[in-house]
Amino acid sequence: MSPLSVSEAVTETGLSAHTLRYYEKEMLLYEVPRDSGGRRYYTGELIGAIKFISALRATGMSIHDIKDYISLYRRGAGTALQRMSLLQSHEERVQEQLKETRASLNMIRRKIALYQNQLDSTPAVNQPA
Amino acid sequence: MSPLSVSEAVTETGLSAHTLRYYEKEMLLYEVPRDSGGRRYYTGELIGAIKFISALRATGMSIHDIKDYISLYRRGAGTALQRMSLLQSHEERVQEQLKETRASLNMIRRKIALYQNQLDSTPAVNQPA
DNA sequence: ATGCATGTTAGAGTGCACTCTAAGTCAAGC
DNA sequence: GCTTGACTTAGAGTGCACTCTAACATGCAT
Repeated sequence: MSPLSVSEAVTETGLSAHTLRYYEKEMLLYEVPRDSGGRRYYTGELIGAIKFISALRATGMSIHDIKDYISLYRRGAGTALQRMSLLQSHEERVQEQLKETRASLNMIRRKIALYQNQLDSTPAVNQPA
Repeated sequence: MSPLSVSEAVTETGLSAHTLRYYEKEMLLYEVPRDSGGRRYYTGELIGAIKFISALRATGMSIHDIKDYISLYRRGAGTALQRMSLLQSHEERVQEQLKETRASLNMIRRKIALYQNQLDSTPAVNQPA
């Protein structure tokens, strides 16, 4: 994959240019290269990192915690075990969160079912006899 | 269930007293009764409403949208169909969101698996020969 | 009767994750 | 050569959902 311009990266990742710059400023992305005009471009590696960061965000990891994970990365291969265990803890939290969401969803579905019963037994006003 | 004091309602619902007051101010709860000293108490019906509201919040519905749903409630039985369809739209959004979360979780799991392979093939430093 | 936990109020403050603004630069197309 | 549109910067602003503050009141245990 050839490097992507900002607008291509926006399309590819689903994030806004604003958000990409914000992530860079917050040290989630580093060494984003620039062209001769000083404009950013995103290598395949960076795009992969952005997508992974998006997955962490989509599962509720805070920017702060992602920053911690990324700075372990920067400190080199010796931190692999720590990074893995960060991800494992996060994975457990996400599973827990999925469980809660499913329970709440069931409650909502029960409510919908109540409405359906109620509407079945209450014919519409002005229904022809 | 006899009516609950604020602190009992806190225990029962998992929300803070602050949040209960905030919900009341925002019209998510209405006609919360008071004792002779002017203190709130929560009937079984109210507790049920709070738990349902928590389920909506836990699945990402905004306070604003919950407010809309509740005000339909206040307008009486004629709004049942509208309330049901609000819940149905929300249910679809939650399902979509669950799908995305699961996809992100898979990405994270693949990353964890990469770490596991890497650590298997890279013996610890200073391991006895 | 005193101390303290728990309650009350209106309104200000917090933290998060963006999101936008203003003022400017630059390369490509007409 | 001039317009257009995408880009740049630092920093301010936004929206959400709480969360806390300050100042005060009340009821129960010692």
